Amino acid sequence: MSKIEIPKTYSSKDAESKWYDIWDKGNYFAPKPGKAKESYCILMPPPNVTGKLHAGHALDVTTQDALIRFKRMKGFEALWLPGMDHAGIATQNVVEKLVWEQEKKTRHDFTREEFVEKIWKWKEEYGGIIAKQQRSLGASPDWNYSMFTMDEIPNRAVRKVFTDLYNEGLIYQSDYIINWDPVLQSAISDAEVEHKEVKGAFYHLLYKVKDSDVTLEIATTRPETLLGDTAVCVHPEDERFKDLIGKTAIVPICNREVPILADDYVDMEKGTGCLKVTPGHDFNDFEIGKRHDLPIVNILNKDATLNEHGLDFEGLHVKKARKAILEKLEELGQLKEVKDHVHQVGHGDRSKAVIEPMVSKQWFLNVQDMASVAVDAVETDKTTFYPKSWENTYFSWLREPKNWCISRQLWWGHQIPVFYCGDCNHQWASETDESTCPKCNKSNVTQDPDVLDTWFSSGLWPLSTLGWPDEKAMEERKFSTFYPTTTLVTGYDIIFFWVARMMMMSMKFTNTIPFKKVYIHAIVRDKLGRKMSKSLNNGIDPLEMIEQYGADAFRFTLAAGSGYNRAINLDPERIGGFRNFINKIWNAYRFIAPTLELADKELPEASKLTGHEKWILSELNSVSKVMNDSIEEFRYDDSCNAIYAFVYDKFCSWFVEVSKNILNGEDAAAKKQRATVLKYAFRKIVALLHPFTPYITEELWSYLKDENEDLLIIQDYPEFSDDLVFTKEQNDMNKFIDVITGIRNLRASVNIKPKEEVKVELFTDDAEAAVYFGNNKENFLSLAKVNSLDVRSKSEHRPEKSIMLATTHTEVFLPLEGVIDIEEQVARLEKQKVKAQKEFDKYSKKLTNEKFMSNAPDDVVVEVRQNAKEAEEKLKSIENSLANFKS
RNA sequence: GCGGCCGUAGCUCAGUGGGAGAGCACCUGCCCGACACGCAGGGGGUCGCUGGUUCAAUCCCAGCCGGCCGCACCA
Repeated sequence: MSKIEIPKTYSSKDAESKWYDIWDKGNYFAPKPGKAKESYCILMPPPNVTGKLHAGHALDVTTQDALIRFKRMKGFEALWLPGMDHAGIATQNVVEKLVWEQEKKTRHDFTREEFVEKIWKWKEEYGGIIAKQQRSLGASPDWNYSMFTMDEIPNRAVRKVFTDLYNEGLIYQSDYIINWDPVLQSAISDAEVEHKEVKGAFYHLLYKVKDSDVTLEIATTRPETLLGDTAVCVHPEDERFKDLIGKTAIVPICNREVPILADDYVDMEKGTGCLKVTPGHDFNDFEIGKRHDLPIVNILNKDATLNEHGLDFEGLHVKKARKAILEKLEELGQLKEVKDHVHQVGHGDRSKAVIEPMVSKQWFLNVQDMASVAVDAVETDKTTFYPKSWENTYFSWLREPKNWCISRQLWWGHQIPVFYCGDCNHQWASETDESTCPKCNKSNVTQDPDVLDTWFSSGLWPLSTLGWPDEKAMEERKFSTFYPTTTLVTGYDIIFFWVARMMMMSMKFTNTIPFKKVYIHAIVRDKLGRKMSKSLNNGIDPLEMIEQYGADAFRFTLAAGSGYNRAINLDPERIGGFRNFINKIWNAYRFIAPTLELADKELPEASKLTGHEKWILSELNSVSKVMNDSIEEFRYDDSCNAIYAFVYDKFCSWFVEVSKNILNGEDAAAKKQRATVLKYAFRKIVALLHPFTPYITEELWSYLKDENEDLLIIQDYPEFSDDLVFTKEQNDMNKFIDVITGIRNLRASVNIKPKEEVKVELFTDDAEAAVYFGNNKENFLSLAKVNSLDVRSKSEHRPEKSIMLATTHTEVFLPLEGVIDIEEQVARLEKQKVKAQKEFDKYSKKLTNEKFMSNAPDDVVVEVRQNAKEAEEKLKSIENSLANFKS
């Protein structure tokens, strides 16, 4: 294509579909050993197989992809390992709903095998849409490594781990009080319970005491549970009830006779100081029950309706039963009063149902020792969190761990590999399916029907994705190269669920940390800082954003908002802003495109470079350093700001502008050299940006590269070089920019038309700057429309009838032909003077402060002296000019 | 209740023991042969409040006020 004819605005769509295919089919995402001679591995947090790409995923993809592209370019053997989670509850729900809609059947209308088969079918057909959506963002994981948590290898890992832990006695079965989700009809773990504020009431009930006229007043928020009461409890030192300890209370309605106990747990200040004890449906009561050996009465069915212990209320849902029981108590005169009360009630994080604590036989994993090992790994910095403060969250969970309830009453997931013999009652765990009892040799063998918590297999992810425990698979997937993995990138909401568990499991089974660094990125919120939710309808659809602004702009927006912060408030307008930036790059290319043919492959030696060329190369060198350092520390906000500022302020606004005269000029050698530097710098810019904006950079690279060069995705990432530091040229340029900006400022202040040319006189005692200005007359004309420039020493006379602006090194005078509004100019200068005076006072005050002079470090004193001198220069310039005006 | 975080320009947020910053928004003037998804210029902040440490505090410490998050529990 002819490069001159490229359109004014960049079309993201064409580039996106083109380059993704080329990368993917060309196997560019596969890890290859490179010059860094090191591996680098990021485990992608496996999205749910039911998932659809949302803004949070987009951030996940952006932060990880930027990192892996960076490391790939740095020459690491870089693997980003993708996968998918079977998401037990979520997936089973989706299919159950679908089957109900289509066939009006529930899962119980099928055998377990039939229903699980349906889920697999759904998974093959509709599951994993998200993996396709990740591609539209430019994600570059090695898809050949993709793993599903219910694939063969993870299955084996789960079974091996379970069996080993079972045999070690760390996995045990117990009747214990658990969180029962009546909608899922399954136990869930503590981590899956969300406490929400609910308006309820304190109900004050009256319990009779046997063989006595005394009644006990007991406050409760859950009156219906009285049907499961097996004791009443008071504090041992509570004078009010001391006499009653050891007597018998009568539970209303069911008239159960229960002991009145003393236990330290009771708080005399709370409620009435008297507690009803329901070990079957309350966590604390369960503990009291254990201490006092109380019987447990379970009053609920799996769906949270009352069972036979509900007596007349059997079959009623707890909510209705509460009302009915209160009516009955009222009738019996045993409801004394009702007080409004706001309290926290547990809800299932998936089903949103009210959780009913219930005693049930479940499988638990004893995590006490594993947790302390996991704490140690982070305390000793074997694994480090970025930002470090998240380690507190990690510790807070692991320092007081509760044993993990790992069984779920579902069908979709890893079935618990425990087998029972119906004949001899033997129970054992096995890595393989069993049909014969090893003890009695009979084949009346059944497997435990429950499945494991989804996080059990997720916890093994660092191991199983690299082939563990299958030796052949470990070799194929290069376990020894990539384990331990390098960096885990995820959100703070799953530090407990996932990060901690991977750490525990990996340490347990390999005695090695699973990852060296954990980068915790922010949570994406809407522009007002609210969570994105269906009810607020404030969700931002990544696919829409990509459609509207392009994947690069969307990625750059997310990256620019990612550092050590905990939230990104995403405003589509911001994406629009960065879309403009992408377009700016496109147009910078359009500017240099016609000069590419002139450019040499190599930069000329430094002695031949012009001041402006040295300046831009020096600035480019600095920004390369910032990019390398900031990406390494996950400060993508710094990276994006640095490259944005460089491209806009340095490259486009100044270097391109000062290059126009040369490129349009007659000096062929200068032209060629400038074309070479432009091309060199632009190739670096494109490479520096590639981790964040892969599409446009790959597109532009295709125009910039030599025929024998490969795609940008595997080019070297620009590094800092000592040979490209040009301090003098940077100083010169900064002074030049000061003066040009000063002239533009003066022009604007007296409304000189943009095209009108002016005469300017500069007064400076800075000899270097004077020479530099003198050599740049052409640029003064093109950048500030100065057709006549005189550079003089400050000892010379200033022009009459002119306006003036002072920098720290140079006085800029703009003589005016017409009438000047003297008062206006005096006012303008007075204002400047106040500022300059303030500045000068600040420094001189320090220099006359003895304590400062004796205590401050030398370099600070030197700096303050320099600042004072400059401020004084500037102040003097302004004062002189003012004196002129006034005279 | 325990633990943590935050309070800097209209908005969203960086930042450092020694010169208050960016983006967006706003105001003014410009379609200047890369770009109006643009160019040039500009205004705007008691760095939450009060003390302390220090030669020096937006930054460190304490207290307070305001906002957020996590955990535990509330009979």
